[in-house]
Amino acid sequence: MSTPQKPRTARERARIEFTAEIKAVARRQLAESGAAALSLRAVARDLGLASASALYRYFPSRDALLTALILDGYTSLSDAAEAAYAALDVAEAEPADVLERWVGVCHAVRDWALAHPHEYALIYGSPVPGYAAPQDTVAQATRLPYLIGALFSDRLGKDGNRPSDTRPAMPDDARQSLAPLLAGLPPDTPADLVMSSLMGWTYLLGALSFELFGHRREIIADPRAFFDHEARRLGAALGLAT
Amino acid sequence: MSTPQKPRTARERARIEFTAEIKAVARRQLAESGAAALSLRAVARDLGLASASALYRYFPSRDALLTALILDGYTSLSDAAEAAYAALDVAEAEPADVLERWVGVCHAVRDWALAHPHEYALIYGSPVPGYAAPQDTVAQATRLPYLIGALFSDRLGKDGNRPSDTRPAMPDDARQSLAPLLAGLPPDTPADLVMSSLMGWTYLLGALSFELFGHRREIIADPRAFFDHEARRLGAALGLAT
DNA sequence: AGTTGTCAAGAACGGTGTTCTCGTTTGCGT
DNA sequence: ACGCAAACGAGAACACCGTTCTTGACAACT
Repeated sequence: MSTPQKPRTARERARIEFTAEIKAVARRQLAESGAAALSLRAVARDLGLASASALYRYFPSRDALLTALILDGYTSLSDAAEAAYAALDVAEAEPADVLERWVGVCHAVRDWALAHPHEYALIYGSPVPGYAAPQDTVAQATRLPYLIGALFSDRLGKDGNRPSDTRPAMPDDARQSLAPLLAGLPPDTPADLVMSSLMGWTYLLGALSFELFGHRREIIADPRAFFDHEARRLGAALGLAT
Repeated sequence: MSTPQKPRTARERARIEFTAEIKAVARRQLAESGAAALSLRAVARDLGLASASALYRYFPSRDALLTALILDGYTSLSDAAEAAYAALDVAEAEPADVLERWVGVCHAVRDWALAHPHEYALIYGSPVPGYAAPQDTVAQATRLPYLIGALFSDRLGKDGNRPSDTRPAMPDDARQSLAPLLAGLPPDTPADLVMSSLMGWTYLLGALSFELFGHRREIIADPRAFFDHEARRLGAALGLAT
């Protein structure tokens, strides 16, 4: 779908190769100085080009280059999360393992974010322009929340729709607010499960934004230990408890 | 402390007045076009100045102006949250009201964020430079988490340190990671309470960042209804339940 | 082999933050 | 009341930036 056919001509081949090279250099500059400092002229300089205008043959604008980096970032992050999910296969084990699996996925996402802080900021930080999210990015951006949804339904599958313990009942307007999402899911998906997944997703990235953007400095001494505990406690509070 | 003495000379008075005027114009431009588009030259133009260099008499750099806006943003947000907290005084009512108070504060923070989206992005979005958080901002930035901590200890005061229901025990490393924070609190403050407060704070701003930065578009139809329910359910999960 | 399209280069335009210099204005101390 | 020093706004200048357009060279397909 992304490649209509194999690159037959040498020109096409060189083109997609050079496009990847541009992105690689841009990603390196992004990692060093952040998105605000990424300049097409500097990218062209690092590539050995004498002129920045040459880059416009490959990306129609600077924002388009950033969008490509965002897309790659989503892909890279989702790959890491899915790899952790797969590595922690729970098979037929007891439900406590689902909580461990959740914590493991959380740590995988956190590790990726710590390894690529500027890329994380590009994805989950403030949108730079008037926010232009092309349809291409949606598919990659939704992989993580869908993975979390699958994880939560793992737990649910073990002992059925466990009754809501102390959680308040879901009012109609809240249930209807999920309509666009429920329309794309199996018709018997309980709204409570979707709610739990979305809340886990929300908390996970809220915690990472806080840590990466410095809102926990001077407050928390050992960020990893704190994160491990908050992930575990949140998972338990959302119904993944033993 | 911030004002050493009353502005005796007319020059001083004009100076602080003009400084406020600069911030007002900058805040207006920020609200219209976002932080990236805020330019000193445009601010000078709107102020009737013929030269942007005149602004350097009042702010040493563009980042310093942005920092001043960040500080004001923290103050404005904290004021709104504290006003909502005070308006929902629970007096000696039953614990269910504490949950309502929590939901009310959450809505106040959300309303502020929706009314000042670019200011919110400036505060809780990706830090622009290499992140320079002067000590002045810390005092304002911590007002909201402290308020949430007070709210959670309201609940705790009613029926004492309620036993941890299904929440996992707090391991030593997690408890020690809170040391910098516990050092500034009453010595009998339970670590579980601090943990709950921090998690509520984290979730609240995680949810707002998602909503404001567009990560919930095409997923949630009625953001306010969803937010109300998630706030209520999170409060219950964190121990504010009836 | 000739034509067509792709390519890098370079100049140019309007914009930015920042620095420096230059008269002017203002307030304070004498 | 006067003079000096500090603060002020204006303006030019520097080094960048994204983007557009034109020009000339090279490669590929017919």
